[in-house]
Amino acid sequence: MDLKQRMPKTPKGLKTFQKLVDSAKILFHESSYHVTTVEAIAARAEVATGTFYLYFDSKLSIFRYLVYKFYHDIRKTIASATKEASSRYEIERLGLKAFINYVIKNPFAYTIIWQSLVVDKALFKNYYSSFAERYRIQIEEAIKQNQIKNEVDPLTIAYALMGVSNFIGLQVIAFNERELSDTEIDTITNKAMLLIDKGIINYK
Amino acid sequence: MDLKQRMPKTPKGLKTFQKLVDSAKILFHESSYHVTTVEAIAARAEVATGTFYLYFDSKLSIFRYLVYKFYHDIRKTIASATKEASSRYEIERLGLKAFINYVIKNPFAYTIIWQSLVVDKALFKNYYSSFAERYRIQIEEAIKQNQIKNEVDPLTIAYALMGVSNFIGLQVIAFNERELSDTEIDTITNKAMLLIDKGIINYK
DNA sequence: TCAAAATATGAATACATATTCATAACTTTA
DNA sequence: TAAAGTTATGAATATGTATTCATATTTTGA
Repeated sequence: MDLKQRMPKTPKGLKTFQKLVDSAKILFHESSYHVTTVEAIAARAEVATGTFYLYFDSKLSIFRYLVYKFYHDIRKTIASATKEASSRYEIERLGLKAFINYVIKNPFAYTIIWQSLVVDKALFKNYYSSFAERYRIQIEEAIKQNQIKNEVDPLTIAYALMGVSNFIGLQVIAFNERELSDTEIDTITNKAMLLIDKGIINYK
Repeated sequence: MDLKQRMPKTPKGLKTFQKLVDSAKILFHESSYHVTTVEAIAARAEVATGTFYLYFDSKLSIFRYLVYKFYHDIRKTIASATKEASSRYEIERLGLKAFINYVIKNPFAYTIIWQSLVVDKALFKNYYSSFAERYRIQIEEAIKQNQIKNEVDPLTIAYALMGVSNFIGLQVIAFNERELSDTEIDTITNKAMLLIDKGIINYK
């Protein structure tokens, strides 16, 4: 991903840059990329319209920057949450929980990432195929270490597990009225883990 | 969902209506809702701009109509594909396969349904929560009949399974260069079914 | 302290678009 | 075949927006 923002060179510039990023995040989430105007992004950041172009080439640039940032933030969050896990089950559980917590704290993430499907298709593809590729490698390793069944097709299961996280996250942020407690998030995580762990079909 | 299109009253009108729907489907998919103009929808359907407003109240109306139609088409497709299944495993397998086939035939579906997240948030929520609710009821029934494990939380697993279908579908349509044969679709379906059937964690 | 660098301004430009409406052309049917 | 119903037209309206640029202010560092 080649980005087209100019990093500020002084603390003052950094503050403005950050205000623009936060403003765009909220506006792209509340309405949409195309409905949000550069004027509105600047106004919410309390700067003049022209100031926007001091830091970003175009409206698309700041959008791409946000997607790029979400990608790295989410990856870092999951990596750090699963660092000390002792089993594959724990890796999946802590990873899922970290993802849910991330999207609760950043409800912007979904609307912005999914918008990339129409704002910039290549960006969308790159986002999910990069995630899937890294997940695939992890799964392959786990198979070698007998922690995941060796019948598993790593790439297919990578997409399937991403689907589980994404739709559980969706349920939590979009379809729940109230804020969830940490205990409730644990409960939902465990309920989803039943599928990943042993499947749902009953053969008894 | 209350729709705001006027159904045509003659075969000629029906043909025009259909041409407008097909045109909008392609254009909303290729670019996006906001970038697509009513003029363009009409032009691609080979009618004058004003003709559009004979059948649809607004640009939003035709968008809502498309989402509504996808919802019913997908439900019908899955229902008919799973009608003769003999076990829960088979219901899930045939349902997943039917979904994959549907999105291969209708690559517009994803871009249009996911766009509703920013074009009309209520529509998006309604779309997925309606799906999840129906799935939940099915899962509850299957638990009563000992076909699905009784530890399963129906709603959470409904979302998780929707996530699996959606992301496997995504992989197939967005991240595959070539057309897949029916055998290949079967293979991918079976690979994903391993997760749903028995989970992926190895305890041997 | 002061020149160079960095940051900030907002009006001007050039361009684009959802919807309406008065009018016309067809189908249908009695 | 005429009147009623239905479908079709496209110019006009009123509105809105990404980006540039000449100019001004603030900050930095030697």
